[in-house]
Amino acid sequence: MELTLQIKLSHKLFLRNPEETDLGRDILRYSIILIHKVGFESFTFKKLAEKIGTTEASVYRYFENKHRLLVYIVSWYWSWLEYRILFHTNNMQSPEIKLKKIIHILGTQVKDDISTKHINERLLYEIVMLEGAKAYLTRHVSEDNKLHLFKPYKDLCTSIAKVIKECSPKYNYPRSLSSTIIEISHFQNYFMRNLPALTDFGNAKNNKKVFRFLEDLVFTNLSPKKGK
Amino acid sequence: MELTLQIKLSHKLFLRNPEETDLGRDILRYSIILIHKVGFESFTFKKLAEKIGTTEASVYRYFENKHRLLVYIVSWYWSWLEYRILFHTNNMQSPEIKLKKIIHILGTQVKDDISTKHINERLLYEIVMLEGAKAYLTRHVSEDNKLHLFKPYKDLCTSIAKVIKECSPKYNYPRSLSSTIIEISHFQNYFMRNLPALTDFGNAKNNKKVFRFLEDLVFTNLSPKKGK
DNA sequence: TTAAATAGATAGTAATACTATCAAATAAAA
DNA sequence: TTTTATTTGATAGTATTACTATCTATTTAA
Repeated sequence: MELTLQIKLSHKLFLRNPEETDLGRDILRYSIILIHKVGFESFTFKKLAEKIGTTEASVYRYFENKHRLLVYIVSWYWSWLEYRILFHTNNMQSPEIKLKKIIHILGTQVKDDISTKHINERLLYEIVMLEGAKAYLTRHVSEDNKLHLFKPYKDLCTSIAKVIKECSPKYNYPRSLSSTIIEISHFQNYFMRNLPALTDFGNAKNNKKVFRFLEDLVFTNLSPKKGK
Repeated sequence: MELTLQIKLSHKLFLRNPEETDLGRDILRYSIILIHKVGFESFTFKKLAEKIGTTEASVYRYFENKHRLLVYIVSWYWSWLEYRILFHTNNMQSPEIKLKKIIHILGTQVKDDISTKHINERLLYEIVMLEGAKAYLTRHVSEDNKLHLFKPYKDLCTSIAKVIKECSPKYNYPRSLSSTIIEISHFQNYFMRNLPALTDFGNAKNNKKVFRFLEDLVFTNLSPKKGK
């Protein structure tokens, strides 16, 4: 069986749908490679166009500007993550086991997934760690939000919050806890790699440690009776 | 009694110490006002120079580039926060009460503090919420870290971690929990204001809510016996 | 087979992120 | 007080960025 995964995102994120043409898919593929390589600040449409073998003007036909492109690929990542979570927790009875699985997925470093040809998920994961927050950390969040640019992120947050609520119906902060573990799983991994003094994981690229930390944070919180 | 607070930062953060001259202090004062107004991306040394009534070249004599200036003012904030925490928790016997106070300080929106003439702490707090993470979310974190640019942030993290350890000597993740509550206190406040769907606080600009969430997160975690 | 859509090529512009130089003003040292 | 050093201001210049516009060639769909 050969399945290819296609994630469709709101048309407000782009001018022309990059998933629908060869050039569009190249823009996605190479922007991920290039942003990963040089960082979002140094990334330009000109460099991207050179890498693809097209022109700046052509790239601008797909995305209004590089920030929108960032929001696009980051949103793609959130949608893909939500899909993975759904896939891996499907048919699980216990919400606790579900949530543990979610935390496991969140806390573990991503490897490339062959189910999409033009997206390198490992690179994308690293981009999201470093640049993901920049998608919404702008002076124009509110306008972007009104255009529903952050829907995939919110959807992910909602679906995790739902599981939290199932685990602990009386808990008052399912959404905040959800957005917290999403952010923190990426931040703690980033800190572990780059600013280890901010963590207890040392330089050990052991991604199980972030998972344990999160698990501990969430579960001693949600079910205080169980103790340590 | 009239006291003025002066925070001294590593000389690697600047080319010329901005705290020592009138122009330097003006650069700090107006960069905070301007970054708050237009956002870090749109902020330029040219606009800043115009606002101050000096030239671009003069600003470049104090800071290598705008990123260093951002790191400077954000670091100033972390140092100030550490000082405030120290001041307010001084002589407290119980580490739990201490930690609760720390969370209260972290979770509460900042008002201007008259003890520094040229820094508007309220604006700076809002800058840290929106732009703070950009100080270390770059491709050159490691080099910046080697220059000890993030020392104030790490120091704050360490001093909170110490209190966490006092509360619960067996807890395995004092540093990660410390960096988590620092980040999350800012992120949840930011979400509450700009992306409320990611929180449980609604649009209510009630900053007590973030505090309660954090308190709950930390204390049911650290002392699971106590229950809810 | 004609029309429509897409991509490529080229040009142009205002703004950004600097660097360099020289002169004027001010402060510190002799 | 004079000399000297330091700081600031004024001006100019450069490569790059972040676009917009236009025109032509090519591919695709009706």
